[in-house]
Amino acid sequence: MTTVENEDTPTKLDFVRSIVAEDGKTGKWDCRVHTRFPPEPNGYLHIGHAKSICLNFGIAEEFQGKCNLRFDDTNPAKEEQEYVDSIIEDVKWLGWDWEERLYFASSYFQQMYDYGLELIKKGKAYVCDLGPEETRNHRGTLTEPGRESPYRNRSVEENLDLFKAMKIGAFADGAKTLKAKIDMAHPNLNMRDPVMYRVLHASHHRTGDDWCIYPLYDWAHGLEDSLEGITHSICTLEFENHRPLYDWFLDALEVHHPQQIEFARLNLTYTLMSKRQLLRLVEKGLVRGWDDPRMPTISGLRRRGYSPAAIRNFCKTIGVNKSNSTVDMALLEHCLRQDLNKTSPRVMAVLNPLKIVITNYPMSQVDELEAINNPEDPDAGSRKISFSRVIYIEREDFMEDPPKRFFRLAPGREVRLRYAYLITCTKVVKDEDGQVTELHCSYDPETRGGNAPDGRRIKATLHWVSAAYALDAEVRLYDHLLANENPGDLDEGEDLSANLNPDSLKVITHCKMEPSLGETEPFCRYQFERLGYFCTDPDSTPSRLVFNRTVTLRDPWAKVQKQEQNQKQSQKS
RNA sequence: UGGGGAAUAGUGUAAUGGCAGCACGACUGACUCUGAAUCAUUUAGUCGAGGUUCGAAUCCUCGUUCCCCAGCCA
Repeated sequence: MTTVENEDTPTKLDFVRSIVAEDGKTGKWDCRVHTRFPPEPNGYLHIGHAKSICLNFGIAEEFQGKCNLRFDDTNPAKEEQEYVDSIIEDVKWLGWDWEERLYFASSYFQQMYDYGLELIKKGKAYVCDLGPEETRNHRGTLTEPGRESPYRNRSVEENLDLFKAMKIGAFADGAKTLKAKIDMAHPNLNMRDPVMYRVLHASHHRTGDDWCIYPLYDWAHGLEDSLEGITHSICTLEFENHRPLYDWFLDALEVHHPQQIEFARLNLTYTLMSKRQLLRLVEKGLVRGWDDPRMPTISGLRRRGYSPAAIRNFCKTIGVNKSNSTVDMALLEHCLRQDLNKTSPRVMAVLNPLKIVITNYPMSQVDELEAINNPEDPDAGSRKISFSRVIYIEREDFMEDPPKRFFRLAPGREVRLRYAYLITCTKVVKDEDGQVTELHCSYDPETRGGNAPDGRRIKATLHWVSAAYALDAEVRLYDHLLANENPGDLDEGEDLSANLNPDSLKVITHCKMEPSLGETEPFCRYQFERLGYFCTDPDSTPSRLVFNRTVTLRDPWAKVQKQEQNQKQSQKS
């Protein structure tokens, strides 16, 4: 088994790391490892990019190599500075460092142009006058060979003159292209005289109007890698068909030639992972923006309350290979809870309040009780919480007529209030419609702190907030954005909005928070005890608190209820 | 119907001719001042058919299924 010593545990190597390790042994690249993460700034990064980021930066780190952050900004029609800024922020937030190596493909435009001249001089490229449609017609089909362009055999001088004229803007958009002279009968369509440059009079977000020709991916990408001295150029599976062309260009120019390696992109259940689709969600206003907490974008996950550690651990856990697969969202959530459980301070918050009057508790008395901040982390310490005569508990924690598996509060039943007292429900108060409006309970003064001196067993512990000290807050509950577990199954033309989960966002107001939350700041993460992990939204202000539910706690009771509901439904039908 | 890839429990991923393992999920139980966490238990897999071999997920042959490619997008 191939392994690398990583801290104290040996880790199995995926197929990419195996190649890198093998190259290290044979000295193929003088024991250098240099990767790059090359996003196009035409959208926000998502969890699928995180897989690529962790692969590229992770390999560099593990093999004492380097990883560049490089923007592949060769198409001014789609790219914007806003995207550049967000990408930089997101990669940084994930915890990776490219040191001084922040690069842009657009900085290489002159060198690429010079290489273009060189290829023409070698007789391996030509200027073609065929328009887009004619080019397509000449390409042939999957089963039939293409036809050579009538401009294919122009002289080197003529090609040089025309290419230079293209550069200075002598032609209209689409009028001419520079093509590689390869093989119009090649079974791989990418090798049938691919276009290297198009005429495009567009303003670029970095180079402005300096250029009116722009290089295409196949031509540009290998050059970018070569110029930066990349050793392993890692990309996704759909570029496998392009590798012969990647190799052809670099061989033709006889320059540094990295190895392209392809891996399968990430798919997640209930998740759309194409930038095009995500852009549609944003543009149609079906979400609040790229950072909507329901979006699989890095900025969306951050706002939702994900931690970088959770995402990185997820990327490590899913592995890397060449087969298409769809990872269960439950695995992402598992990695999330695993990290949040260790790191999140506990607080008490009541989302759907039910008022309780402790009838035998003195009117003006206040108890200062001690609550542990994080049982998983002794260093997190403790805090004081105030108990008084009127408190709120979760409405779902009381049932007037409880089923047998429900062991929370019910008439005549005794439960524990977390860190406080044992209380017994003595009276249910209702309005005219029969709705429960409040409960009367008695407390046992001997149980201060939550312990019964006689050692009697209490099955349920409830979270609560003291009414006199409670803070009001808005809480946003999220569910899958998509109704369909495999949204990839959608047809291209299918209406996106028809596949959205109508219950993906529920906003609750007038939730009751313990007072320590008054000092919260955006992006602070908490566990609301017994409910889940929550994160302060950037919309939150001291006078108007707003929290996002990141993910619920695992909840067997909710599962039982769901099963019973389903059983009732299937009995009906 | 051309070319390039990929198939291992429900899901993801190891095993590179030598005991099919791990994680998630699901199930059952223990514990519990969070119905969380933790611990224990169970469930369940090599795409198919041949062949080589003492021995095949792995090698060979023939199939099957799925993904990618006909942008002057990346």
